[in-house]
Amino acid sequence: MKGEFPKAYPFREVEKKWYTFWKEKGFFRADPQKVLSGERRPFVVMMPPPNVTGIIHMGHVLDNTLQDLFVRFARMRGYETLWQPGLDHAGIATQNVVERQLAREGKTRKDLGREAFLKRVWAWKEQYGGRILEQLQRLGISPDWDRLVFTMDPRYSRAVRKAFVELYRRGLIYRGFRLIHWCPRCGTALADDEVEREERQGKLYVLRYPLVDGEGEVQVATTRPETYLGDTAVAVHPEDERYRHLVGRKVRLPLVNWVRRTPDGKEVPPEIPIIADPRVDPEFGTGAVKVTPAHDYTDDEIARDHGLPYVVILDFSARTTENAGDFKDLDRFAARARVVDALREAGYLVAEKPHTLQIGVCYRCKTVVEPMLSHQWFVKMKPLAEPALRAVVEEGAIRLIPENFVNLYRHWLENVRDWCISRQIWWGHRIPAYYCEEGHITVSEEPPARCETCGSRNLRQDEDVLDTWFSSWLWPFATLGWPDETPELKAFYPTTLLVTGWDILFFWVARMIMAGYAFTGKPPFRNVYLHGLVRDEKRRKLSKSLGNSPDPLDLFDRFSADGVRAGMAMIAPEGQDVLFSEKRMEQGRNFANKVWNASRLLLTQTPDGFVPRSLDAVNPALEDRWMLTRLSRALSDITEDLEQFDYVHAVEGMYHLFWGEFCDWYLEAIKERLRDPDRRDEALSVSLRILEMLLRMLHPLMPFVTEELWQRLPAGLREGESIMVAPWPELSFEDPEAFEQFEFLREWVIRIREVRSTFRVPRNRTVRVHLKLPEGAPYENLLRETASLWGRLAFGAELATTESPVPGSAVQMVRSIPVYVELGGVVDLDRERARLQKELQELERVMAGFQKRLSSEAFLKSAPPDVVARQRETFRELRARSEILRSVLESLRVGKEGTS
RNA sequence: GGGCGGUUAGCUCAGCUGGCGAGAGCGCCGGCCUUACAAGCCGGAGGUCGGAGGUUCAAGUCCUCCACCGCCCA
Repeated sequence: MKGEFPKAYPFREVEKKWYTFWKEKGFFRADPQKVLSGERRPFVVMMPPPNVTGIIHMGHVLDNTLQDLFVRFARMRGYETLWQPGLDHAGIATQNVVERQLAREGKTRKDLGREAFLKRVWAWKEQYGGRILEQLQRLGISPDWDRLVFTMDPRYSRAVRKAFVELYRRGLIYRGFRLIHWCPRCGTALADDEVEREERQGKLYVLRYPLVDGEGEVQVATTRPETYLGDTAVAVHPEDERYRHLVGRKVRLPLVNWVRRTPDGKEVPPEIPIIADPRVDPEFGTGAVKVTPAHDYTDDEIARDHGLPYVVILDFSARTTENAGDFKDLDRFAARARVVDALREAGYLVAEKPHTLQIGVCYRCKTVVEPMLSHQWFVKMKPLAEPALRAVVEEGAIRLIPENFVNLYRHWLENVRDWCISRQIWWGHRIPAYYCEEGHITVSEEPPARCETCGSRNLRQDEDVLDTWFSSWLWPFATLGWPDETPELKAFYPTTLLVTGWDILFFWVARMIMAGYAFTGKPPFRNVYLHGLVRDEKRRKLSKSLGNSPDPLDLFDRFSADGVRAGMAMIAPEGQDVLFSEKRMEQGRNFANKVWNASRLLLTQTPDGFVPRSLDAVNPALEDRWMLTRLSRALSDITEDLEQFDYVHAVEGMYHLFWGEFCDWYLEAIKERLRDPDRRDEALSVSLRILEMLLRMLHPLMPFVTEELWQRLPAGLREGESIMVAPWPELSFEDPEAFEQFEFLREWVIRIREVRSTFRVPRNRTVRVHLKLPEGAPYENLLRETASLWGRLAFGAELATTESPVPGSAVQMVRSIPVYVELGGVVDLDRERARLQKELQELERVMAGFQKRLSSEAFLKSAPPDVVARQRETFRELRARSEILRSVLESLRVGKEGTS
């Protein structure tokens, strides 16, 4: 054995050493030629590119742990494995960071101008960007770092322009003047799904609109009274009896005595019609609503159907415009207060009461978004959604895991609306559209020399940039070189697996699928694993402001990278949110430590230069055969789980196999042989081989500790330079008889331990165990032959030489076989009798159920034979057991008489 | 209002196409410094599987209704 072997896993030294080693050896690299030549099959995972401004959080830890688990597994199984890393330019977020920096210098981006500002962003990116990548390395992840892609790389940018031009040519991108979501703080348009819903406390105001001709009025309810300045109708439900007679008449907007105009300059009078529309909810407020087409999505729809004019009263800073007349040039919230005051004073405010409303906020900055009419670029989604829908829902070309996300996916795609892709910011891919003085549009990948329509040479590029998602939806193929037919694209596309949180199912996953079919005609990936979000134990989202967001780097320091990985994997239930707790990180650390110490036991016993014998050259003991059978079966289960991306069961299986079986039983069982010079080499040969396979099995979950230990194993056991490129363990070993026998011994031992525990027998005292087996009972020979093994495992028990148990022995049942443990007077006979009596009663209750089933004609007739057979077998055992219990109880009675 | 998902031990969750004497981890209780590990070892106690009906020889598992919780979309 080489080097020191401290009692606790010294992860700090280990982690740095091996990560450097792996990187230097190039183990993370993927070679397309290996795939193209047919030598290896590909396994490809696209890392969701973190934001260039990002710092590591628990979501990344979870996401990358799972990816690395699958990637390392695939690599060990001999796939040419590409894990593609990257960075996202994150338009709004990054621009915000640099703008904040400028603000501290008292400047705005406008002061600098576009070019200087972008220079500044690039400088920021070079200096601080992508720090998250170094942080992620601490986790031990194994992406091909040489292939790192940034979404603003020239090559990637070309792909983005290509995609834009392509869709434009196909008529799937258009420029429109429409109502979109506008974030006044970010100063840009947002896509539908970039708006989050929040519940806020507001007020419901009831306004009075007098009828134009004749007496009377209509009362309308609204949560945004200031927008009445932009009203161009009042709407009621067509079936609403209360208002039917008013439909077609007009009301007059209070106080509005100035001229309001539509965007194209037409005058809109303050006398507005009352219309009937089924979109009005008669239950809401008074049943009559004001219609403000330029500032409300539903009103926009109503306006289109009824041909109503649009009056814009807010500008892009969310301040009131000329159309607001006396109320112009006010912030939207100030305007609300002023309008309410004025209406109240003039007697037009009927009521105001507290009201809870759902409000849309910007997903980046949480500012209340404003519906705004503006010129924007849109992607027609319906034609793109069709193949994406078919691929997942009907054809199964892409598998969503867990599969219940299919419903959500379908629902979204079926109701998808056109995607607004232009953003009024500077950091990002500038829209490749050019305008001449005539207003003709020329769309081109490279700056065109002249206008496509009129030939003008005086062209101006669109000022806006593309939505960041418009670049990231190309991720699976643009990273591989698309639109060029690169070897990478040929070898690694379509990719195998995407692992990400379900919160970006629509933002990203669905759009990648659309893009995949639109641009390559193929699915971008075959499998999508959607994990949950990391929350705290109270199910709250992790956030800096709540202070419930642990720093992963701190966790790595305290619990080791492997510990955090194992901890996260163990608590992440499939598809559900992950409730973070430090306790679980501790559990992960403990597991890594357990692996360390189990190895320590064997390796400190291993002489220098030890050459293990092969399995064929040894005569394996009972416990060896049990463990090998167990290992063989577990490996095939775990392999299957991982193939199905079911890491939950795989990790559970690893934990149980290593700790519950290998450590608790197998290692304990072989200790005696390890101390015996005649049997030590054989025991070591088998146990080290088993350990070696277990380490390989654990490697995808805990790469560092397994590498360190594996490297310490005798050379003859290792294949290759590193465990990470060693083959995934496979074993075909079946010895059902040995397995069954050792399983029986385990139960036997547990029952003796239970007796010892119940009667507080001290550790150093050996108890005597009597065999009094029924005629023809199995296991008698086994129990006699293995007495020293089970005696030791039971912390000191020996087989009694006398035949019949001493009265007053404690009795336990193993299946239908009794264990008599002689305790020499410490047994309280009355208590023991009561306990056995209770057990017998419970047994009889259970037996009654079986009896009923087995005597039912219907059951015997309709149940499958194997089920019937199993029920019979169980019943037989229960009956044998009850008979023995009864006779034991009988003897206890005798015993009592004898002593009294 | 529409849709989706959930409700199994104190907590977090497994339980595939119905056959279970309902499992795991953590927690809890009790006992142990047994030379691999106290980041450990040993033993134990906890559940009318949300409620009510139904289908079936058999229901935690299928169907219907109800209650509560969560999420998404209006």
